[in-house]
Amino acid sequence: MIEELKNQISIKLNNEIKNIYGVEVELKAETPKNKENGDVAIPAFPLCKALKKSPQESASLVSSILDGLNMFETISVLGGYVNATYSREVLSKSVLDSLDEPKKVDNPKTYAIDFSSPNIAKPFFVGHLRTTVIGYALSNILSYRGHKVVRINHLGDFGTQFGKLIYAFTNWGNIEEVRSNPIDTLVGLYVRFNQEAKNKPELDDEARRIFKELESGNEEYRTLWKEFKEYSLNEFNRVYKNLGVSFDVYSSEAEASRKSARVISMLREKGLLVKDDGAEIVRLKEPYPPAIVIRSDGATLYITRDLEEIFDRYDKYHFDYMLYCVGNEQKLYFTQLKEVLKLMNAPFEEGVKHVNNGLILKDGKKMATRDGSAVKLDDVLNESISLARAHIEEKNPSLENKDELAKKIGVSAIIFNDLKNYRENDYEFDIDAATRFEGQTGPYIQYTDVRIKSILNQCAYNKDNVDYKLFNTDSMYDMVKALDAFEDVIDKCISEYAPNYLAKYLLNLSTLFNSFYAKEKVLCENIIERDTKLYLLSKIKDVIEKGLNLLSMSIVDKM
RNA sequence: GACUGCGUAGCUCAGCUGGAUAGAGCAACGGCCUUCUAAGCCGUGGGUCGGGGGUUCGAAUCCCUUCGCAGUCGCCA
Repeated sequence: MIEELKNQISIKLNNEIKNIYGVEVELKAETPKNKENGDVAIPAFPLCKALKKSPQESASLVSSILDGLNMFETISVLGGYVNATYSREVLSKSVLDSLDEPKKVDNPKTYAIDFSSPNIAKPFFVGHLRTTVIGYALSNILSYRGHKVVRINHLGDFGTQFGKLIYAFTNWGNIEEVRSNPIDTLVGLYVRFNQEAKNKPELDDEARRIFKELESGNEEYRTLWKEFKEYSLNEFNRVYKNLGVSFDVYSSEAEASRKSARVISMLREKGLLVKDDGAEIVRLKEPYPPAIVIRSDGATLYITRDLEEIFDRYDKYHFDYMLYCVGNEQKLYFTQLKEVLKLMNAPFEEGVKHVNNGLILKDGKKMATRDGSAVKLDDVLNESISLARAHIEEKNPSLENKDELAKKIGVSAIIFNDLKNYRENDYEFDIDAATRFEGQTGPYIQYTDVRIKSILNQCAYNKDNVDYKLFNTDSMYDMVKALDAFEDVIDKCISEYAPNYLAKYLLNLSTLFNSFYAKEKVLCENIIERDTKLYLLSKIKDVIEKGLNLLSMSIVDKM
């Protein structure tokens, strides 16, 4: 609401100045850095040059125009700035009333979101955490705003890696071992292949040959592949259940490969494919390297399958936006993909976005175990859960369902620790810092929610008793303004495809409440005051829980 | 080498579409529980915003340059 008012003020102000002085300026109403300076600040400097007046004089002119708008309780000039405040009583009432109205967009769009998309026959690594939680949070946020969302998990179930795996299995593996401990056994085979291939590069050729046969429909290989895929899916679904993440669609590279003749003939018809060194490539404009679409042995590549897949998705969902939540490493790849789509005149090209994310680091390097292999997400989650369990034991040992609680707190802590960081940047992983119950953590927010609920559960309130004059105090008014900012934060998350703004917002709102809580008694003698505070608290609780839900974090009642 | 991104307090990160004294958490230090969950709150100390130049009334923010780190760069995904 305040955000909207600021826009209105800017427009009115600039129009008035144009009418009165005949000059075009772009004054912008801002939120002052220091809240002592009021609710709205307008730097008047742009006027100085246009009117050849001093900053103070310019600010005075602005303040007199502002005065005519009848929107503010106080207006003052400080240096080249005009500061203004609203009536706290009036604003608080309209903010709190408006919280109940759902804010859906008038023209909903369809967003297809490709996220998580792990490679099968491998464990679910921490590296996949970011795409998974960012993609899922974004899908929730978009859907909250009224957009149509298609959550897609595009399984990496094809490619030369399966040639390697099948080679390793047929030469060194046995099916009983795989069946008794699928993922570890398959990973072991894959690792062994890569080790042996270091000295025998001809193994890589062999793997490519096997993949080519698999793609061409070799029955024996296909049976193996199907079984391996089944094991992986079981594993992944367990992880998704723990994270509270779900999808609308599972798509598959293998499926895309099967249908890829279509997109290849589209490329051919448009004359985009060029023979080069035996392969067929699409040349791209400078400075991008060409995209290899067909290997010299005729097999498809990642981009071939992705191209087929995106046309298929467009046919199925008619998306306005196709978001790929994939790491920074593939930045060049996605610009290549978009360039090819441009050359193909794909009608949906503009809506294709690479929602890139950074790495999870340990001591400045990509997170790995001591022997250099990737860390399993399961191990991280389990450690987080046991740390949470230990905290509970220390702080509140008499609680019931401690194990279940520890799971909710531990997993949410890892999710929050990821989402609070800006999407595109790498971040340093520290499990102790993430699971701490103090500071900028998931548990801090959950704890705040629990504290609020423990008050609300003690006493019902009557909304008719609410006295909006009581929102005059700084702490009460600050919370109202924070509540007002929620929908703006959601919009920012959408415009930047970045859920960290919501995560930071929840921290801020929690701190405001905790600060208030330490100073003032809620369940006081005066019923008007008590019910007013309880009403505000119930709104804060609603917003915190709304936020936790959007981020796929758990809500707990006691902790 | 080329392209992209990053470099802000001891540590982890915000701020970057230019605006008032550069913010938060952790760590350090000092306070606050006969009162609604102290897992909290309040306060103190701590910064050449990597270096240099430029644009501007005004630069952490924009431009140039330089150093450091990371990622990527035709038959992997």
